[in-house]
Amino acid sequence: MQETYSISELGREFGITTRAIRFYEDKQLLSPARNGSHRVYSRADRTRLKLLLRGKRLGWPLEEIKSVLNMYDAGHPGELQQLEYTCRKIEQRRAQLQQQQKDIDAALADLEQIENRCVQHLASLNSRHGCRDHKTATSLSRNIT
Amino acid sequence: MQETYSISELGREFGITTRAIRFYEDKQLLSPARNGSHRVYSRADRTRLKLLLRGKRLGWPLEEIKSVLNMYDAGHPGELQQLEYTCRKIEQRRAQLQQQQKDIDAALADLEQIENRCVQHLASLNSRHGCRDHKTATSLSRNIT
DNA sequence: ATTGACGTTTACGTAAACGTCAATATACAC
DNA sequence: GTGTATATTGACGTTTACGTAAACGTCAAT
Repeated sequence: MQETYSISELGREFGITTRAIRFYEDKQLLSPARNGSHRVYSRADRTRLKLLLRGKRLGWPLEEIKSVLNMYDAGHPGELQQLEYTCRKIEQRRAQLQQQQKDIDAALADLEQIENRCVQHLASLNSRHGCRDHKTATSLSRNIT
Repeated sequence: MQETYSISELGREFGITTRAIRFYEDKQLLSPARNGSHRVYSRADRTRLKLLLRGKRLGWPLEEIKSVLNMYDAGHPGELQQLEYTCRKIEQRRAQLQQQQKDIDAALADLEQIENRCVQHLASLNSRHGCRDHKTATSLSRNIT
């Protein structure tokens, strides 16, 4: 495993453009070292990017992601007030994540129903292949509220 | 439970503006009935909105949500091709949801670690309250890759 | 008859998150 | 040296998802 990475290496690895990576830096989500003017990314930088993209997959705005990333660095804030603030933020985020879990569970359950309907339809279309008649299972699905 | 709803009722219930609801209609995610020029939302409309907002909490763009909502109506497409298309879409969405599940699990695990660090810090600051000295637990956390 | 709550359409504005050039510099390969 | 690949900054454009304001209709209550 490498010690450092170039911007395009990271772009390739994570399937994003270099423009995006620079954009994240502009928004203070990353701050790679420099070799002259060239950006040099450490493993910690890579990790930050990885976490960032996870946040994105969860649909969080960059500002939110930024505050979460800063939690990861909050090992030494010195300020008691800051620590308590971080704790509160953590609780908020946990609540949000749990809501998302529920949403996903519900969505997966719904998907299963829809898929069943589809498969049934396909089956019924296949069994009498060519016969054009279908007023079959049109009205399942009414259990989604 | 009501049979129909006004736009502001739905806005209030779900904590969104009427502007947003009209916007969704503009984007063809909703199509309420009309009483003259006034919009009248059925229970099915309410359900669509509810599903829509769930999609939003999961971070999906409206276009994606639209295609998912249309899956819910795909009970009678008649076209075999359309059904198979829908099945493929369902598989894609399932994969995406499962990825999100993983992301959430990981995020929750990370949060727990961070919280532990915070709590430890707070504890150590409390035990010797007033004593200004802290080079304690600054370097946990290095297990997140 | 007027006020107020609620609704409508139309139009313009805006913040977020990049994409898309363009112009320029650096490095390595041949 | 001359490409070719990779890098930089800067400026402008684009899409998404609404917000905001204007200007007006409708209905019930005072």
